[in-house]
Amino acid sequence: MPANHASPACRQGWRRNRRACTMLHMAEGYDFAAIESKWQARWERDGIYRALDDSDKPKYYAMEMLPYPSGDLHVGHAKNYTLGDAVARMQRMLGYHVLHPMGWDAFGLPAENAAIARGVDPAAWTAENILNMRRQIKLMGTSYDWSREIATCEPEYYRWNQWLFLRLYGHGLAYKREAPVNWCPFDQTVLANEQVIDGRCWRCESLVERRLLSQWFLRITAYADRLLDDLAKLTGWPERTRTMQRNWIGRSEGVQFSFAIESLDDAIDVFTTRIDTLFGATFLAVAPEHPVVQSLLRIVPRDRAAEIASFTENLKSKSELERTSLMEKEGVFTGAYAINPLSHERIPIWLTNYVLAEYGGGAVMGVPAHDERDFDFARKHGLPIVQVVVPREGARPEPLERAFVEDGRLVASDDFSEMPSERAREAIAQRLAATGAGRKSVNYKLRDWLISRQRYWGTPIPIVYCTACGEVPVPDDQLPVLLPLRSRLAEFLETACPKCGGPARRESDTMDTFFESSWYYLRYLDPHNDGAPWAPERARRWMNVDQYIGGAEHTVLHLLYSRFFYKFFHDRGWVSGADEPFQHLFHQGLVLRDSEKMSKSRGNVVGIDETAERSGIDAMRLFLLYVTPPEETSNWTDDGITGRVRLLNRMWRACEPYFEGNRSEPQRAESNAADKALIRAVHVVAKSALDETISRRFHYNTTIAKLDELVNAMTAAASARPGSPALRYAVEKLPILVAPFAPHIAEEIWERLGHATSVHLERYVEPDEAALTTEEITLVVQVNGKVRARISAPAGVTEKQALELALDDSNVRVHLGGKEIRKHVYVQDKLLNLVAA
RNA sequence: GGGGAAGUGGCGGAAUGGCAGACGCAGCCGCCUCAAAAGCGGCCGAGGCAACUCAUGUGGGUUCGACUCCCACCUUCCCCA
Repeated sequence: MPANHASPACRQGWRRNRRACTMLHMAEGYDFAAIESKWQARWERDGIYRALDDSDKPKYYAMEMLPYPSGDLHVGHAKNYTLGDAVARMQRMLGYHVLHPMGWDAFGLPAENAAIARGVDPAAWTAENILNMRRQIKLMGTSYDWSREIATCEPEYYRWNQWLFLRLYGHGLAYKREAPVNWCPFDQTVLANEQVIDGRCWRCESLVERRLLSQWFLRITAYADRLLDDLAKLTGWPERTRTMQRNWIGRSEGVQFSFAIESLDDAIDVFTTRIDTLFGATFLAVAPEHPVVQSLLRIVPRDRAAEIASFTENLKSKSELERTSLMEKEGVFTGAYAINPLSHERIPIWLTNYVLAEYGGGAVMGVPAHDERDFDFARKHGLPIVQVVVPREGARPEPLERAFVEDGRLVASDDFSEMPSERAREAIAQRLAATGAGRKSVNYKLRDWLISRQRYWGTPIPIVYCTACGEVPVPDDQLPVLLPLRSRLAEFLETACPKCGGPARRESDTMDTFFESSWYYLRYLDPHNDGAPWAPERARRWMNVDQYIGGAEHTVLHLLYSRFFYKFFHDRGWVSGADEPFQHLFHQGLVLRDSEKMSKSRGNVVGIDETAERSGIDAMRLFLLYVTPPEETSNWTDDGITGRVRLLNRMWRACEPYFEGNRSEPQRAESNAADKALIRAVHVVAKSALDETISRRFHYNTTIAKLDELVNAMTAAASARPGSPALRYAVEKLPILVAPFAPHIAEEIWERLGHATSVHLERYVEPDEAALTTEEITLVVQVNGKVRARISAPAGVTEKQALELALDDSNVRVHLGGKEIRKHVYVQDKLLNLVAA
């Protein structure tokens, strides 16, 4: 009997939630609410997902990006965690000892802003959110090892942030300098370059301003080449992610050389990838922030000086985006001239808005004929355009409509004329090197990572400023530098110098939260270690992360920073093996509703709690895996999940007659074609699940479609051939097959079939090739590429037999119409194409 | 402007050179029921009485055979400038 009104579980459910109970009776299946909470409690009690550090089995480290504790989970999070959980459970059932941890990216601006808005402490607000979200993640039936949980805002964690910062500092990889930086006026803090998207703050989308501030940087550029080169090793990463990182690092090879300044004992360094166009330089474009401007001001006429000052002042707060893309190319002539090191021509020095102080040394040679931006600028300001490269086969230089930016053949370039661009680049570089004016050089778009944040809710940077000793790192034995209550900030900042004991001031900036997320995957390995961030032998045991799953929005932020950190750790010998943290990376797609991103302001958020109540967690998990391939954007629909609820109910009903105490069914031993097909359906599911896991394609949507077919076949068998051994077999295997995807119902069925241990500790069903093969195949017969017959034939039918069968078919004969068969193509056990004319 | 991904029934999708539309949602019909729900069974791209024909964004190409590979274009999304 299916569950009915009288069942105690349901009476309880009715009291608890009228709506859930209504759904339950509509389904007339099983009491998902009771089963789901029962097993979640049982798994926690038994600790079956605990990862042991000394298991003999091969390890598998499965990890999803840790969430920011914003307060509530929605089904978008659920898609990420369901996929990761399915993978972790699959690997566990394939014989690996799985580490599957979870934690909280708990520092950061939203907590601080929310706390200010509510008048509470960020720590309290965050703790409350974590409490709720941990409950929700557990509610999703996930198989995390909670004994390894971390929260980055706890002193036990951020202490090691500080420790790692000091190691970076000790190796010259953390330093403070004054620089023009991205300032978000809304969040009142600076941002790293990677956190500025289209000139806007990545969090609040305010237009970013530029300010000159003294800030802490991490020297990620020291690792630029390795970060670039090792992308080639990351064959388990999506190609687009690797390409994006490659572009972000932006390595370019060229020449660094200098222009002497006329009547001044100074020079201006420039970098160019197109040294072959040197003879076409008609001006020198300098960023107004360039230090040389101060020298120039000494020799330029007074009226120019005023113009220069106002131009510079005007640009001061303009963002990079405005300067390079939005604004017209503006400039002001300084009145000074530079000397081309090879042609010895005088060219005017201009200050421009489109040259950035932070890139390529803050000055570029202006070659209007061969650079689009220089071309625009020269046109606007009436500067000469001199063509020095012509298309290889083309004839003479002509007035240009636009810049000719391709390689070609040099003209008007002294003794370099007639050389092709590639050769000219070599030759000119050599000449410059010989004269001491320049050398070959490599330039990167990647800049050092700015980690200072002028915000409260973050890891204090462990540096003290002493009036006598200057910048002093806090010694290890004084860590952690505890984040004070906000009301105690003033006293916190006043301290004694660790070196001389004199009066000193603490650094007031906190760290970018990407600092802590760059190494958290190592803390999971050893979360309670209070002598080191992690023990190297733990890293040896568990690293690298075998499968990392998370959103694509972190392609150049978190994922690049983590690679940098990991290489640093590797160089210290703190981790062993490959010097990349994440061997395989998968980006899951978004979950939309009504084709829009879910957000509180739109009021279209589908929450975990309401979904669990309405349809059950197993149904939600199945739906999220089934609705789209995981990398695609999926659309949440309330209708769609009903199909999964039905599937679960059908599963339950198909197994119910076999539950202990229900076994009165006559066992009718009989093997027919339908039974064979049923056994085959079991192995089709197993093969699909296995293939999708091993290939890391994770298209479990197709696996679940095959599960539908299996359950349909079981339902049919239950009415047509109750008690058949094939059905009995399918019932035994079904809970194992669905365990990674719908873990609760799998466990409940498993238990009711009489098993005392968890289904999640079983081995997955091994696909049986013999069961998968069919004795009879359908041979598709085509005439000139069009299907004219489908003929049943024994598997393994020979080409000759197939041809005979086809020619025997009346419809095939009609379409041949007596024409001569010129050739035929046979695909074993599948298809025969007859080509006739 | 450059680069990348995608485009298949009313909808989500399946098929990676070999039967287009698996599986599901929605819809329609039937059984069960006093009735409804649930469940079970069936139908479900278009045209045609049918044999068949057309059909995977558009137009070409390669191939015995193309949703799949190549070229051009259109549209959408993403990244970079």
